[in-house]
Amino acid sequence: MARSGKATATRARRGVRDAEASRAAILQAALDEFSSVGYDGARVDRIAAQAGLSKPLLYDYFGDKDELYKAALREAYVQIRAGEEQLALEALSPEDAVAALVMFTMTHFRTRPWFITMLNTENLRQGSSVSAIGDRREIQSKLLVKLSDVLERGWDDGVFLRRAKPLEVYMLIASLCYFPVSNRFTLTEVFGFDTGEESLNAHARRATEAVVGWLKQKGDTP
Amino acid sequence: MARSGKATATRARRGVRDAEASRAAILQAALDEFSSVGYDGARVDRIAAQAGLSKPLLYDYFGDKDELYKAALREAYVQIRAGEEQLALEALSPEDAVAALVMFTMTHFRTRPWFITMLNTENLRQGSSVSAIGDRREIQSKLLVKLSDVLERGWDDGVFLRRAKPLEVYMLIASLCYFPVSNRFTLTEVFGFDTGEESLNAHARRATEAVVGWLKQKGDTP
Amino acid sequence: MARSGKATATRARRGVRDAEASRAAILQAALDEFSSVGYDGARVDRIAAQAGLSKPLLYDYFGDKDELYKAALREAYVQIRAGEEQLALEALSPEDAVAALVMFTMTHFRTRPWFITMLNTENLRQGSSVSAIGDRREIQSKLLVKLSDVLERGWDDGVFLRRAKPLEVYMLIASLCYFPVSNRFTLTEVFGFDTGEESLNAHARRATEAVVGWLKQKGDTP
Amino acid sequence: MARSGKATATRARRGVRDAEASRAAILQAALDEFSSVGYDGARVDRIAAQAGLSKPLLYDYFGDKDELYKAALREAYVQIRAGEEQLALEALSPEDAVAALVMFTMTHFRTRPWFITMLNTENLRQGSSVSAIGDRREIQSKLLVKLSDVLERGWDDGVFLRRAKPLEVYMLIASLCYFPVSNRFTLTEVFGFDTGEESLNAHARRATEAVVGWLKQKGDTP
DNA sequence: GATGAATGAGAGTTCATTCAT
DNA sequence: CATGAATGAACTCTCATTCAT
Repeated sequence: MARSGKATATRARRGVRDAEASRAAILQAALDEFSSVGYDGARVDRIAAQAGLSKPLLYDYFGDKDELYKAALREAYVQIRAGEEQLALEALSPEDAVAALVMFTMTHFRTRPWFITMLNTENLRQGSSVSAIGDRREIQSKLLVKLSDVLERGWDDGVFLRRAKPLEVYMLIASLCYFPVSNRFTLTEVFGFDTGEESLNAHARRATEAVVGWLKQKGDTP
Repeated sequence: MARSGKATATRARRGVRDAEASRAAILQAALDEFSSVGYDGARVDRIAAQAGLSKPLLYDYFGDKDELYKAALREAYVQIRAGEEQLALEALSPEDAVAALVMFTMTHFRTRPWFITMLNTENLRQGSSVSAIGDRREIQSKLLVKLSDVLERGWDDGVFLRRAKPLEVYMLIASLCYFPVSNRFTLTEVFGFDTGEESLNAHARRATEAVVGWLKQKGDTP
Repeated sequence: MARSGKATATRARRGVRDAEASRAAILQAALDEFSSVGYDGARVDRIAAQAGLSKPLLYDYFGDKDELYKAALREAYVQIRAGEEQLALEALSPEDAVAALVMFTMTHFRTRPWFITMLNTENLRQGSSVSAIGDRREIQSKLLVKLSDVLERGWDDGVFLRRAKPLEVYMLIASLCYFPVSNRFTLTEVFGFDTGEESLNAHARRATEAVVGWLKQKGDTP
Repeated sequence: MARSGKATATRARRGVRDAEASRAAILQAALDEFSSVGYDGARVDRIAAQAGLSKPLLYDYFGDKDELYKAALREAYVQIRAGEEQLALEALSPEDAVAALVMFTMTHFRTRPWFITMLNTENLRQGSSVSAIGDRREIQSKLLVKLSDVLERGWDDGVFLRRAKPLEVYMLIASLCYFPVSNRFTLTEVFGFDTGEESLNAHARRATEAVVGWLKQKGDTP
């Protein structure tokens, strides 16, 4: 929804009859729609309208709702991974790098909640579409690579006493940042948990303390 | 289908409790359906068939799909909270109690994934139904109370040096247990993360280490 | 179209909520529609409207357009075969019996042109539906049996000198009666052939002469 | 697809006849399509693709689907009539000539079943398009003229004792050859009638016997 | 208390046709 | 001469909901 203005504006500027632009407009509109209301709640009509194009064109480009959804899911990963490239950790100390990573992840999730809703939607569908994305291993988080380097440096420096695998650490960080964003509505209602920026950042700080503390504990993964 | 036989049999011993049993059968079927395929993916026909009852009856009891969903959502909380009562922490040391709590939460989520899908569904709907549940504060986690006591004991014993609020700690624990269950399909496909019992328990152990470690750190929440 | 009045009237008399009658009304409307405009030209909306019922009910009873078409095709055979039972040949001499059979067939086709359009439609579809009718061998022409008896008597009486197989003779008769009815529009336009009742009956008389004459020729089928 | 290569190649040698060739390619593709699946089953997209040309061009040349169908129908007659010119009967005796005519007609229909499906399609449409073909009397069967001559010779020779009109005889022959080809799918399924070449030729021989026999009968058409 | 019969409104998808180059 | 891009209208089919008993 928030995104629609931009997409429409883009198309208006470019003018019609540009296949590439039309495809992109549909894809963005689809991502908006699927992430807003899930697969079954999504309406092809709305996607077409949002893109400022007709339904037949949409079907021409993407085949059917399912294929469009698959393309939108892939696009969600692509956009998220593109954002992750912005993060630079090399100049930071291992401890600061982990802290930056956690905070970045939280901000990333908080400002792009559509990514989380897409994941939830796809998991409700039992991953049936993600498994059909050909290059799904390439959409892995780029943070894993950066994290790997940070852990290495921390171990070499002697500041991290735990020999942890990057994926294990990433799972801790992602878990901690995912939950309060994914469940922001129910948490607010049931626990009165504040899901505003400040509150989420405070949670992220606690998460950082826990993760960094854990890395400093002596211990190995068997 | 499997359920319908039982439900019909139950109703067969006609008596005072007929209506009660029918209502319960519908509610359980609704919970199954909504948690399996989400709100928009759910089919009233399937729920009625699964309950072994007719659709008009369902509408008689619950009004419409939205109300039925609301009842199912409440039922999800009720059943989860009922399960949480089983956990006894009094006899354990504060450290062991936190460990037990984490493991319990993980197991709870892992063996009742429908609860997580219900939460995801409701958050996709922006919490519109949970906010309409009258007694929503009563469905708060009972673990919060138990946790509160554990933290108190840990502080008093001097084993926990951090004066943390129960909700903060609960958020850490829930976050750590929620993510790998909620995202089990995409994690498997994208990261090759194993979401079997052993792997989830290993993740829970790391979570425990991080949380307990964090509680032992000196620090206060401002 | 011609039939619709009756069907609607029937339903009106019987009143609604009679599953059997509703099914029959839909089936008759479907037969009318498919035979009027072919499979691809047929509209489910029109069938439902013609039957005085809603589309969902139609789908409830018959599944989809294809299944409905299959049922209508079967119904076409059933109705035609029912009409064929009216014909009594036992009291006639073999020669007169053949003449009666030809004239009956011509009249049958002429007054029920929907049967021919259904056959043409099904052959355009390469018989894909008739092959799926379970009891398709039972819908064979009842005339074949009657004809078999007539041929036997003619042979025994020494009036038919040819030992012809019933199916061979039936093929000749059906061929001769089918063509001018099936092609009545193009024949009129291209050859100026009159396809009125008198003209068709005259053609049938010529057909009778040819078939009877053939049966009287000495000859055997190898 | 198979055709497109050739068509494209043809059009490649750019010159005066380009338009002519394109038109012909479309027309042939249309004839293939309409005769395969009927008017309503036909797809303009498929016709254009089959012709190896774009849809706008098709619309440029033929106006709309209806006009294209009309042109294809006319083309069907033209092609069939062209084939009929191959038949030479002058050197044969009247009896042999009739036999040859029957066999030729059967073979013609058997090897060009698209003609029959076009006729069936047009009759389903109640001849609405054939009546709009301007020169529809010119597309009359050329066999009628040949037949007329044969009958004359047979009468003069005293071998045919019946004074039959050419159209009457033609109707008998066409009827007998049309039916088993037109209904080959349903006949196979319902009667187990073999519609292979041998079987059809045997039917044609019986037809010949019947027609020749009829012509030899004394009798006049009133 | 319970249900078989029925439907209005809307879903995804297709198709003949036109626009703009 | 030719076409890639685009669409209004219509199609088959579905779904939450109600009627009549």
